[in-house]
Parts: sequence; structure tokens; C-alpha cells
Amino acid sequence: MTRPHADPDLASLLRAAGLRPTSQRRALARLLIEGGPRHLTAELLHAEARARKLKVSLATVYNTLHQFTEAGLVRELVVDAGRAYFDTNTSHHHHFYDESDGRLIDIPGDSVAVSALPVPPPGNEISRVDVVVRLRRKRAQPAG
Amino acid sequence: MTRPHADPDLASLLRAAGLRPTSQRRALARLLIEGGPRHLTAELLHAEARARKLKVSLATVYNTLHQFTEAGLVRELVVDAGRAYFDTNTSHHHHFYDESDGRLIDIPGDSVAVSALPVPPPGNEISRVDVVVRLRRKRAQPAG
DNA sequence: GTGTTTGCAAAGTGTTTGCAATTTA
DNA sequence: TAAATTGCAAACACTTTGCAAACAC
Repeated sequence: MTRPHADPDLASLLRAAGLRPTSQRRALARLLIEGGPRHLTAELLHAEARARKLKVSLATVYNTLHQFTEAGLVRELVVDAGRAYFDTNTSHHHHFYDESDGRLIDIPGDSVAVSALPVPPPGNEISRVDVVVRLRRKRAQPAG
Repeated sequence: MTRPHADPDLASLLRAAGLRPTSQRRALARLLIEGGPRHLTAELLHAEARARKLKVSLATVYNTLHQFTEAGLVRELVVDAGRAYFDTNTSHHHHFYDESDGRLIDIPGDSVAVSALPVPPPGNEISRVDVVVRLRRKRAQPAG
């Protein structure tokens, strides 16, 4: 009564994306899906995989995240020079970014209206509009 | 008839920002101001300084750009993980970013409307709203 | 003179790459 | 078994840092 594969859905998902369903890719896809919508770095995902005794190298995590990005399974966020974040939520939305601790919080896509955008230079088209609302620690309020 | 300093204005500008008007800082401030509003990286500014035979090290360019950022003389842009851009235009505006060649183009600040933004988490306030419109090469049009 | 700033080179971070061994189909 | 994928370690690009020499005031 057991099936030949533990994750027929993951295998199909990967195959549909043109990727061979290797054990590493299935493991990473499972982590990304089970974790629900969230923001993570390659190092974070790698640490999570290691914590679960999964056999995946950091290089493969990087490769896989890029492949998943191209396949539209995750989305890359640029909020910090020198560190790449990936978002498992690929639907239309934006972000708060707390520079002090690197935390990201979603903002619904329809909270932001973009109007009268200039025409892109000839030969180019818009691939995406990213809105990042940067946060800073509020100063303590005067007493009273 | 010559004045004691070639750049009394730059010296004042730097002093007003709480920075000693060293020859390196004056030289970099002059390059940034003379170049008009634009976007550049530390390496680019360093190359420009070297091209003019100015004696400034790359480390000093980095330090100085950060000091200028804190002083509000330039603004740091995050559009590409792994490379910091600086904008000599500190007024309210946004950017087109062409990922294929790293080119940045200004978008007037009033072209973008932000509405119904969620309240930031307690203890935080919004420091800035950055909008980056990413460009991609347009596919060739079908003939006719 | 005293504290600041600079330059160098070394160290650091995050990411990519080359290539032999392994795995998938 | 042919092609794709992995892991390792080395290479990489960019940025920061430690510290002695040079400079500003």
C-alpha cells in the first residue's frame, strides 16, 4: 500500500518547472512549502535543512533557489545590499523592511498605487514594481 | 589676489555636516557636486577620482560615502544585492533599474502614490519608501 | 600636541564556479 | 550510459577593519 515516492506532488511540481526531482530539490521544495509564506536567505534555508539532517550543500541551496526563482516558485527580494532574500509568496505584494534586524513584513499589493509612471526607455518593458518601506526605531516619546 | 582655499564652499559644507574638510573629502564632494545628479558606486567614484589624479584610496571613498550618506549629502540606493549605489540627488524620487546593465533612471516622486499603508509594528516608524521599477529587455515584435 | 583621518593590506561577507563523483532517466 | 546534478573547496566581488603614518585644528 505504500507508494513508490513519498512526494508525488513535489516531483510533479519540479518536473513541471523543467527540473529533475532530485532528493535535494524535493527536500528544499518541501521545506519552502511546509514553512508557509515567508522570507528567507540561502544561509537560513541551508541551516534549516541541516537542522533536519537533510543532505544538501550550501552551493546547492543557492543553485536551487535561483532555479526556483526562474521557475516562479519563489521570488527574489532586494532590500539589502550584500544579502539576497527569497520570498515564498510570489503573489503581488510589497514589504516593510527593518534595517536594524533584517526583518521583512508583507504589505498587501493593493495598498500601493502607482500612477503616471514614465514610459520605460525604448526596447525595455517593466518586469516588476517593488516597493520597500524602510523602518527605523522610533525615538522614545517624551514623558506625559 | 589668490584666496587661501580653492573651495571655501566645500569646506563650509563639510564643516556644517560635522566633517573635517580634508583634501580627500573636498575632492570627493567636488566630484559629486560637479557631476550633477547621478547614480554611482564606490568603485566608480574611486575610478573617477583616480582618473583626475586625485589621491584617494578606495577605503576612504567607502568611508566618505557613508559619512556623506549620514550627513544627507547623498542617498544610498538598494537595487542590487551585492552592490551599493549612491544617488547624489537626495530629493523625493524613485527609480527605474535595468538589471541587465545596472543602469538607473529617475522617476519623479509624485509619479507614485502610496495609499492605505499598514501601520508599522509598534516602536517603529517609516524612514523611507523606496520604489524600484525593474526593467527587462523587450522581446522582438512579430513582423508586420 | 591631540584627536581625526588616511592608506594599505588583510580580513570578512555573501555568492559563484570548476570539476570529479554521483544520480537521474 | 548519457546528461544533469551535487558537493567541495577554491575563487570571487564587494565592503569593512586594524593600525601606523599623516593631517587638521
